[in-house]
Amino acid sequence: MEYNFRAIEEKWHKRWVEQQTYKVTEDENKKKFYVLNMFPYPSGAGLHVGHPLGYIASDIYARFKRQQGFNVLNPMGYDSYGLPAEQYAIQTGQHPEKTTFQNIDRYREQLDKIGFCFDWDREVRTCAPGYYHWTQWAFQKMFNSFFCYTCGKAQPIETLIEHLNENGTKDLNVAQSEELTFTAEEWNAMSEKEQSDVLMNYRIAFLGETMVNWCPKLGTVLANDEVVDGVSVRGGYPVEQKKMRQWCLRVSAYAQRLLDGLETIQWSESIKETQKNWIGRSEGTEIQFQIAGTDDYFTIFTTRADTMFGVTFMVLAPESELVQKVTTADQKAAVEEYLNYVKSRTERERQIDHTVTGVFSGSYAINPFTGEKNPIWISEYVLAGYGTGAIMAVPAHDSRDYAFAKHFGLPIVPLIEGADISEESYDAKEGIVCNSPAEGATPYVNFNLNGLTIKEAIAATKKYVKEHNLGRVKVNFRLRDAIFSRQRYWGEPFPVYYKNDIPCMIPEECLPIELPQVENFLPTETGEPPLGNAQIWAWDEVNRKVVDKALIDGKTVFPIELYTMPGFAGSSAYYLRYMDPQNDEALVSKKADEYWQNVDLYVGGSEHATGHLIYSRFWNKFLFDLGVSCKEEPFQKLVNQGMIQGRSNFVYRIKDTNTFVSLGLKKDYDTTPIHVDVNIVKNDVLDVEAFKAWRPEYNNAEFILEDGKYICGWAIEKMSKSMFNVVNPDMIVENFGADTLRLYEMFLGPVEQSKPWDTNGIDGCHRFLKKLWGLFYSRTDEFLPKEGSATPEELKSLHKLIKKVTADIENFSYNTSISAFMICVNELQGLKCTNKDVLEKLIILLAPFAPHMAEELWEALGHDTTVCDAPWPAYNDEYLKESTATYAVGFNGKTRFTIQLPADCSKEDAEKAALENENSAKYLDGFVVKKVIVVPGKMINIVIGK
RNA sequence: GCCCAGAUGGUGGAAUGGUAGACACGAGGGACUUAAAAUCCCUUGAGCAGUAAUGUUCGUGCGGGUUCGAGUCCCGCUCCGGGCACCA
Repeated sequence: MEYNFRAIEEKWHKRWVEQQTYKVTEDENKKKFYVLNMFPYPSGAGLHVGHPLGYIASDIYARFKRQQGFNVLNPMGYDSYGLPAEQYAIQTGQHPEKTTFQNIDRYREQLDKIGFCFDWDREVRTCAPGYYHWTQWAFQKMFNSFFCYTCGKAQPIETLIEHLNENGTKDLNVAQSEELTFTAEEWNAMSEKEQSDVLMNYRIAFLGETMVNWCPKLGTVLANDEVVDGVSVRGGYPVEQKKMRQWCLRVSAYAQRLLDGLETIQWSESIKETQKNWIGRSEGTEIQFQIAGTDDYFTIFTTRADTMFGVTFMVLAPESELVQKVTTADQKAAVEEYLNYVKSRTERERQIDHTVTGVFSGSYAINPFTGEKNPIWISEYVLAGYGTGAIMAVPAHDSRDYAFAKHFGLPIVPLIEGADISEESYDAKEGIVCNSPAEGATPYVNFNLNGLTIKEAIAATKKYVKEHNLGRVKVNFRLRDAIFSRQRYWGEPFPVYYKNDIPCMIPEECLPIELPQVENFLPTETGEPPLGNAQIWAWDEVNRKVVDKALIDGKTVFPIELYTMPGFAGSSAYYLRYMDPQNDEALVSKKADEYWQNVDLYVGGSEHATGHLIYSRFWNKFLFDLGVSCKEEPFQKLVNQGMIQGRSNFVYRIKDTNTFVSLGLKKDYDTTPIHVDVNIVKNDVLDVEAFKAWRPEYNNAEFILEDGKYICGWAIEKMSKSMFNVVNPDMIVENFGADTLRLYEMFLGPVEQSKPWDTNGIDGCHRFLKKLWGLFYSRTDEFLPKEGSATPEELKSLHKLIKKVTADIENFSYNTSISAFMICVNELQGLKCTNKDVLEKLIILLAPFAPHMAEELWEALGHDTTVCDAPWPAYNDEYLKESTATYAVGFNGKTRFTIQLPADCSKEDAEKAALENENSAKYLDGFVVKKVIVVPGKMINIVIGK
């Protein structure tokens, strides 16, 4: 009987739905295992073969765990709010709601063909009100919380208010936008509006007036991870810096916990490293400098406190508030001119062009260690947004300060023994400190660092600074707060209304507030949010509902926030929602959360390292502080599947003709390579007729062939429509079946590695399945498996496979387990194995990889249960024991011949057998044996010498 | 500039410090067939010697080192990919 994959796969898809094979419920008697894929944006292009890679890998793991007896949660859903979905709608001129639902249907159809064990009853969509209810809810919780550094976690805002009522900002150790100082009396005297503004300084979700990434083309602000090299990740449009009032999340408050948490999770080194870089912890010292001739001080941040004696000038960021203060009358014109120059430069220019520029302010700062007066300069190389926006410049040991000093002819004082600073600065943190001033040389202190290592000198200086009240030890982070509002339509509305300009939360029990329908949802270049077009968009406080904005009276009816939330809002806690997706009382019930805990295995792309994977860790830590999530880290183990690249094919047109020359002959002609659709090329041989039919202009194309074939060139490129190298999984399923697709995607190479898709190799996997089928059905439809006892060879082959596959799945080495399957099936075929027990075990092992075929054959073996619940077999080492072992016999490390010895041969016997073997004689002739090394079962190396 | 990961046949890729190239594709040869498809068998890292069996040398980006023995460990480079980046 032929392997009819179409009939088999159709049959089992239906059966799985009917029998709810993949439905999962909390079961206290079973250990849980939570497998999760990053849910997709349903974009318009549909899935290509790269998308299912991670889903297949995790599906295999999920099925494997289920067969091992775990209660496995493996859900799927759609990240359907946000920029990508909306951009697609705009491009196709349709309403995003319509395109989103269409795209979801298309995705579902494609996913269903591949045979995943998703529990679709748990599907979530971020754009569904029942879902974003909890996104809005979490936002309100963040609004009503602040972060307390003393207890290291989020606290209700009431606790802070109490503190302010009693103590003002005294002894306040909390995360804040800027350091405010006021007394309890001052606080209590503030108006409601003033208090609201002050509290914004502390809330975890807050309105902040900050520099944001504004993208006019997309008509919205963007978070830092959504901007790369000054352009938007989505669409590649220019981004400018603009001061705007936006909702922000105080992610920076969690910087240390986000960093510490990395040590507790099993993620790849490279992702952890990326997150560490992004968080950018830097431990240093803040030191106060007095502005000469005044009583004013300003603070700088340095990681090199040891270089206090090498400071020769100070630099302020042009945006620093100090600039006005330190600019003297005679420098005013020059400073103004410089500030105008800085303003004229775009963010992108500043990033690329590092020419030294700057201006002297006219003022001096007093070095608190030496009493020296150092000129204060203004330069754009100092960033306003990091540290204090002011630095002490040590040109000898910082390359930027060095370049600046050289350019403006400022002095350079070296502080490290033997450091050559004639050509460049010595930036390394290695060496012995010298050149501390002699005792009594400064009017201030006797403080000498000479002879210390840099590390010791930093510690000594910190200690000194602390003891003498010159500043404080400070940890800075590069991680910025996340801009949380977007001037777009397709996103979660904020559950916020404005009462006399004070933002108020819509009562929790009135959530969700649903996205209103609007005619015109297009973004605007000026930033007016599309929700401004919604007529029914005002909050009636009395009747507690959304009403027509014509009713706004400023007393009981108020305008609702027009911004929407960004894409990452919905994707930050979706893993919790899968645990309890229909709950309308809570994001997740205590019971469900305590059962499923957190995600054991998370599979997805590494491109989310500084976006989703930071935000969701932050979000979950917040929910953990609230007691909603019982685990601090959401994703225990993370596997990043590699990107599937495209393999493009080319034809070579001879210039100015319609004649195409085959790859091997093209060197004789002047040709232009042209991308050709990979679907009309097989094994790099062009289907000439299909090519002619492909495009009208190739209708009468002519070809110069080699060996009667047209051979195409190829290249590895990104998989994209414009390169004509997109391979669609539906097509593979249609031609080879889902099981073949699943096997081949895994066989391509290690899951975590990026690799090109090349349909050419797929025959091998398809052949393997046909061969395996052939172990069950003869060509004459006879069902082959028979009762009886298995031969030792059959058992050995099988148990070798069990051992290999069990280990490989745990390591995600699916490619080598499939190789092992191929070897085993070849061996069993060679042994003409018909033993039912052996074949049945083989099917159980196959089930995670090729579930359709496994179910079909499992049923044929007489089972009326699903193979998904067939217990994973254990291997028996007894069967794997060899009676003889092949020893490679080498002399001085080079293998010369092999001998067969009993498997349990002792080292001594092996050594004797090797030395006495007739082949050894010619190598031993004239030499003496110095040493013999025996690796049991493998190798005997005889070291000889004169 | 700093940090991370990687480099193995024509291709994708295997190798707890122990016979490098498993497995698969492609290619070449053969069987079956009127033919094709499908299926099956053999060869396939490079070089040299030999009619042949076979023997032998060289081979895991480059240069050193440790070791009886290195793709694997150590030191120094080159190249490719990724992250951070006037972050003081």
